[in-house]
Amino acid sequence: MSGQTDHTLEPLVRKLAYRVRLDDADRDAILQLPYRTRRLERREFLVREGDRNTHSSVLLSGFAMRNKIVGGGARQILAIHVRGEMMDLQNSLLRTADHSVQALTDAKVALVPREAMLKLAFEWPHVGKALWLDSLVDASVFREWIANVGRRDARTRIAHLLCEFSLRLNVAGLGEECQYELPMTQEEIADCTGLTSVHVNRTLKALEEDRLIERQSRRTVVIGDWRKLADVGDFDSAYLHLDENEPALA
Amino acid sequence: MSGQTDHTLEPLVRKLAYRVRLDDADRDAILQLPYRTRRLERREFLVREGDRNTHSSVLLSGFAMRNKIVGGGARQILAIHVRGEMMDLQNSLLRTADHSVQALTDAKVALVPREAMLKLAFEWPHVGKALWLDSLVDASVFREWIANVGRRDARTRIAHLLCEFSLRLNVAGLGEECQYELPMTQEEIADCTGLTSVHVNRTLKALEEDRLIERQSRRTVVIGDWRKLADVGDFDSAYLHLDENEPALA
DNA sequence: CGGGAGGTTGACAATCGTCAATCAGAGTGG
DNA sequence: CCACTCTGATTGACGATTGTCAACCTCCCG
Repeated sequence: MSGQTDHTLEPLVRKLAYRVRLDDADRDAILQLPYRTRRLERREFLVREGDRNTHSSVLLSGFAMRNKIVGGGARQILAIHVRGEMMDLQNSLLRTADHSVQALTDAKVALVPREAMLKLAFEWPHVGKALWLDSLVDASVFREWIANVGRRDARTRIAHLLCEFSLRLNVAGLGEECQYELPMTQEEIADCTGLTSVHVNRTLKALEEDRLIERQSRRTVVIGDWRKLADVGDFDSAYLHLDENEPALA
Repeated sequence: MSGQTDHTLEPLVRKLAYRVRLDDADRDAILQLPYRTRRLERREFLVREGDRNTHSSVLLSGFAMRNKIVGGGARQILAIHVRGEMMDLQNSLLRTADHSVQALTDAKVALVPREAMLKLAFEWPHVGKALWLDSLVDASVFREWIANVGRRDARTRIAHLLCEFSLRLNVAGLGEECQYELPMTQEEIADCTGLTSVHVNRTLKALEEDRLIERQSRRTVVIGDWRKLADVGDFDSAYLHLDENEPALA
C-alpha cells in the first residue's frame, strides 16, 4: 500500500481527462484526494433530499440515479450515473441536497470531503476546469431531459433515452454501441421519462415489434438499427458534448 | 468615462455576491471585465443551437429564455432569465451551443470574451466559486423543471412556475412577492411547462376562478394567497438555494 | 418448490391536445 | 380620433395519448 500510488480514483481521472488535457501532476493530484469508500446495495440511498452534505461522491462501480419525489408521491428520476461520474458536486457545494442519490445496482462509491474537492479545483486549474465542464455537461443533459419529457411522445422519449444510454455506456467502456446491459426496471424507465410502467411496457413492445430493439434477457438492450432508433428518438448527440476536447486552457 | 469605474456589470456583481462573500478586489475584478453591450429586440436570438460560441453573456436588463426545438417542431423552454443572470456560461465553456438563447422582451446584454471569464474564475477564487455555484443552482432549477414537467399535472405545473417566478423576481428586485410583471404569452408559459397554450389558458382561468391568482392587465400576475398557491403548486423553494450563503471558502 | 419482484395484458377513464372560430387589446396610419 | 391590423387570448367540440386498476404471468433466487 504505502509508497504506491492508490488507483482507486482512476475512474474519475479517466472521466475528467475526457474533455480536458491533464498532465501527470494533475492526475496525481486527483489520485491523492482523501476519500473513503462505501458500498451501497441496490436501492440504498447515498443522499436524501434535504440532507446537509459534506462530501462529493464518485461512483467507482455500478449504477446510480438521482431523483425527486413530488407532492403526489410520484418519483421523477433526474439522471442516471455510471462508473467514474461525480454524483453530487452540487449537493456538496450547495449546502442542502435538493434531490436524492440512490443506487440502481449494488455499487461502490468514493466519498471525498468537500474542502478537498474545492482545494483541488482551485489549486489545479486544469482539474478545476474539468470539474466545471463536467457540471456544465451534466446541466446540458438535464436540459435535454426537460425537452424529452416536455415535448416528445412516449415512443420518442423512450427511444431517445435508449440512444443516450447507448452512447454514454459506450464512452464509459461498458457495452457496445448496439448492445448493452441496462440494469433498470420498466418502472425506473417510466420514472426517467415521466410515464407509467404500464405504458413503458407497451411502448417497448411496440419498439420491439418494429425491430428497432430486441430484448433478450431482462436487462439487455440490443439496438437493431441504430440510425433508425436515433431517428425515431429524435436523437442528436450534440448535447452530450462528447467530441469536444480542450477548448484552449485558461 | 476614464478614471471612473464602469458600473455596467453591477447587476452581475449583485447576483454573484448573493451567495458568496466578495471583497472589493473581487468586485472590481468583475466590473473590470472586458465586454461589449448589445441590445436585443423581443424574440431576437442571442445564440442559436449549434453556434460556436466565444462569449459569455450577462443579462443587463429585460427578460430572456433558453429553449430547444424538438423533432416535431415543438419548442421547449428550458429556463427564463432576469437581470443580472449569466445566460450562457455553458455555451461558451462548451464549444457548441446545445440550445438557443432568445430575448423574451427587449433586452440589453453584456458579452464577455470567454477567456476573460475563465481568467476571472481562476484568478479570483471567490468569484470562481460564485460562478460555479451559480451554474450549480442553474442545474438545480433544471432538475426541478424535469420533475415539474415529468410528474405534475397541468394545474400543479403552472402554479409551481408562478411561485418560482414570484420568488426569483423578488430576489432580483423586480416586483413584490405577490404581484409582478411576467412578460410571457400563454404560449410561452405552455412551452415552459410542456403544455399547449389552449390548456394553459384553461388552467389559468381555473386558478383564477379558485382565487389563487388574479390577472389584471395582460402581463400582471397577482397571487391571491401565496401559501395556497404554493400548496397547489407543490412548491418548496429549497431548490432555488436562496438562503444558502457562504458555505466556507476554499 | 415456493415466494416475490417485476413484466404483461385488457378494459376503461381522464387529462390534455387539436382544430377552428371568435374576441380583445395595443399599436399604426389616415 | 377612428378604422385597420396583428398578435395573443378565449372558447367549444371532439379526439387521442396516456393513466388507472386489476388480474395474471414469468423469471429468478433461496
